[in-house]
Amino acid sequence: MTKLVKTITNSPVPAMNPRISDSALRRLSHYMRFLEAFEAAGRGTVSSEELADRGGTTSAQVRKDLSHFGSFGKRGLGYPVPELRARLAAILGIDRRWNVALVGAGKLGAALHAYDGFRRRGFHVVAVFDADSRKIGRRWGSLTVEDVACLETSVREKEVEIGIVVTPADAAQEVADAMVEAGITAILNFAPAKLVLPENVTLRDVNLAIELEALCFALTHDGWIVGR
Amino acid sequence: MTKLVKTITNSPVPAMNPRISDSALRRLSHYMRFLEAFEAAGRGTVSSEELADRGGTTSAQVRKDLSHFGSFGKRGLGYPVPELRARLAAILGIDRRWNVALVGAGKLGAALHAYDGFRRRGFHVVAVFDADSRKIGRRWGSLTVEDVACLETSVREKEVEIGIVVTPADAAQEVADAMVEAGITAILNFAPAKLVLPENVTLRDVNLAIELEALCFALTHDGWIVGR
DNA sequence: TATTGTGAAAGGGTTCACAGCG
DNA sequence: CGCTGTGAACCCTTTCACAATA
Repeated sequence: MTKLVKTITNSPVPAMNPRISDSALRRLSHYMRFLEAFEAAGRGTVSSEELADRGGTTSAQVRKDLSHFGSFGKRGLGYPVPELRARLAAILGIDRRWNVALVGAGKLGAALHAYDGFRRRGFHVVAVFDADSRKIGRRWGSLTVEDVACLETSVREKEVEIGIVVTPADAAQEVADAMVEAGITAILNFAPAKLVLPENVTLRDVNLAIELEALCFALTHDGWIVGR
Repeated sequence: MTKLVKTITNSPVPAMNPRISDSALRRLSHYMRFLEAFEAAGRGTVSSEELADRGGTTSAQVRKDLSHFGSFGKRGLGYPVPELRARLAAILGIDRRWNVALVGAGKLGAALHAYDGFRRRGFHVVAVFDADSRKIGRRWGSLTVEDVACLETSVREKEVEIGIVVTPADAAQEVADAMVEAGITAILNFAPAKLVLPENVTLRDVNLAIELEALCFALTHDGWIVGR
């Protein structure tokens, strides 16, 4: 989950470079946000320096990151804000709607479902599943909590492309397997479990305990500082 | 938030090595979990190979990671499970209780508050704050939602060391400032905002939109595969 | 013999510095 | 002149390979 290696060449983005690091990808998301702010502020142009200042990187880093996908700036001038924002949106793949399914109708699932930031970025939760018969049938806004046993049918019907696992750790693997079976190839996993998935499925983990433990490490080792 | 650089040498852990990468730190958390499983299974000893298999790394990586903090194994035998688990817990700083404050009594805050995995690892949510007068005074289990204006007093009184920001983006910076004012030096931020904090404060961000965008990138660039 | 601990080599991400161009 | 785009240098992380040793 650290690098991306090019294998075929039919993607919508020209992609001169075959690789991009996970950290570069994260930075692109940040630039995206900064560009939205600049655009809202009516700025027509930004320099790599300005983009860098906002995100705690360097201008060289910004230029390198962008250069993986083409050259969008004008020398002596900087980058045209609306154009670059649009190009970045296309590169990240957020210039369209994505259907998302949540599995696990617990508190965390509810929080994600209610989170407005998702919808605003084109992520639509179109299905919620659970294994608990007391939760199945409940209304979640315009959705009804479905039986996880119906996952495959429903996911195919609703054209879900992204799955979010918000179950307890012990259910996570079988839920992920069902997602894969239903044709989902991108999974965001909040369960503290190491999922084993086919090569063609992209997985990202969000592990809250690990983040807290990293904070503890820093607190415990007071003589160590967290470097940039 | 990528490296740790040693500056003083009075930490409880000997720490022969002055640096450890963020990725190594994450792996240590994973080893911790595997060791707990091995211990529960009654295993007296594990090899770096076995630890690596579970976590998708290599045995050399495991040995290197551990070697930053000392040498815990026996050549030809492997690592003693209970001892290594205890040592790792001490290294990560999770061999004690940590008091945590949540700011933002919304759905995500509620989910984190209810999350059992935290308490099980020694993280105790001892205070919840919000700015919304309709939420202030509500009972959350044994806690009462407090006015964020009282944050400093309450945080000092309850000896909170870790703060979790679960507010909307526009409130995040001032909440973080208040936390720092109250003496908190470790912050976990869920708000999609770039926080600016003093050097001595450790910050970690969990940005759900960025994780989803990375999935989109992978889905959009179908010819690219996510490498290890 | 099996497996650790670790220098040395390899790999790859970041920074530097400057040529190229508006 | 100002700022981008980029090859080269640098630096850090991972991998390799083997000496050390229970």
